[in-house]
Amino acid sequence: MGTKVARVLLVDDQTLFRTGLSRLLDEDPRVEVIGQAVDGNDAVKQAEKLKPDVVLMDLKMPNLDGVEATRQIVAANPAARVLILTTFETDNHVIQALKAGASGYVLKDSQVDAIVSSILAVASGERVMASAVANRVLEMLTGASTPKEFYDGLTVREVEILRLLATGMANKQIAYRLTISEKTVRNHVSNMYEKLGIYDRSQAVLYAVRKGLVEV
Amino acid sequence: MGTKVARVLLVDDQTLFRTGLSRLLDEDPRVEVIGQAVDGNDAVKQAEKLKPDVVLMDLKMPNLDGVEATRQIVAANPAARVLILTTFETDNHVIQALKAGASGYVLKDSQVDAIVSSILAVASGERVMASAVANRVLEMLTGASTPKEFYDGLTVREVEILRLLATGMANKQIAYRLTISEKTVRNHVSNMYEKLGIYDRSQAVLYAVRKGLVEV
DNA sequence: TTCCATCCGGGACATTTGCCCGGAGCGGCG
DNA sequence: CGCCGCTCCGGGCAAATGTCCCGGATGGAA
Repeated sequence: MGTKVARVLLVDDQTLFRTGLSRLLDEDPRVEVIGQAVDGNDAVKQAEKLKPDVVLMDLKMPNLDGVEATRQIVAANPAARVLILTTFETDNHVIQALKAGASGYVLKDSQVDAIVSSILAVASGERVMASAVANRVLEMLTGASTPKEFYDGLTVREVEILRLLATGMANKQIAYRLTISEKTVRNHVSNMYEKLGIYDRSQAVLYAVRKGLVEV
Repeated sequence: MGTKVARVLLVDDQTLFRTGLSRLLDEDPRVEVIGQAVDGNDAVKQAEKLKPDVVLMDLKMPNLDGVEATRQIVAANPAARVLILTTFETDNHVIQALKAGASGYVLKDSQVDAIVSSILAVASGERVMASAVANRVLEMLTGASTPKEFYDGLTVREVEILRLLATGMANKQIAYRLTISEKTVRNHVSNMYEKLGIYDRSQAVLYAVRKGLVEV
């Protein structure tokens, strides 16, 4: 990096936030915003073209969300550094983004100085993250990389079914979609209820919405 | 207002967003940010002290939210102009804020120019709001206080039942709560499905969530 | 007053959902 | 190797849900 500044690609779907942050970052001599993207697809394309030192990325975006965009950017260029911008540090997506290859995360509710130093740290190959998530990541690593406990112990298949259920599909439709028996679907659904401590699909829909499993 | 600039109090709990927007606004000669507040309580206090021309206020904030802050600010000084900053224009809180005395709203996902002109419009006593909410407000006013047509022709009773249904309650529970027969509840539910063009309660839950009938 | 929408319920019925079993195949892991 | 968890499937059953009828009560609008 030397005396050069960190070249940053800024990704956020909110124009106002994006523009404002861009201005703030540009005021710092150590950072240069070389591009902006409005969603995940845009981010992947621009990262390909601009080769930024750091991609500063929001998680919640239309079309392609931050997690998947991170995955694609890192896949295309393993040397790419992605820094997640998030509102809540307890957000589950943060961990998914880190697993997808992000180098760290910063809270939206923080000083510009903190953002800048995080960008510089990430650009130089470090990882940055605050306490709450760091602890969970630590747990996960020590906990033998259990991918579960993300959704209260739900299986991959169960989450998949829950996602369909929560878009308003009937068991029969879900069965058809997954090319399995309706009976199997019902058993899976029953098992999820047990794990989630709920009784019917209305509550399942609410759970899914709250967890951000489905778009509302 | 004349040649003077609009004096703005900026209220948002996210430091980054607030600071960035403040910078952007200050770059426009017609606007001057004279203060910032981090939550509703802070906003009420500062509005009292600074007497801004316009309070630019986020809705979702800790301690005291934007709706209640708006109410208190307007109560303390009926000449105060409050402009709501919101992410989704279908947000139910927007209408509540307007009822609480806000002069309009602008979407966070918009150009700075739009924000500035909205601020100026509000400062000069106008009201600004985008299509979706404006239509609903218009309906409310022209509809001679008809509370219907808000939810695709649902009856008051039907909305009441939908609200309960969408919190995960069974028909029997709803019946008990409203002290009516479960059979009646089922009939009401069937009628709503017909009006909404849906088939089961999962979709009813989603509808309610989307309409902001229930908190998620 | 008549008309109409709304709310309330019942009968009767088909379908869906949810639950509790049992069992099979499979892949990982000690 | 055996054990375990995940996925798959089925039977059988009870309950909930949804639909299509019907009629009565009420209160407001024409």
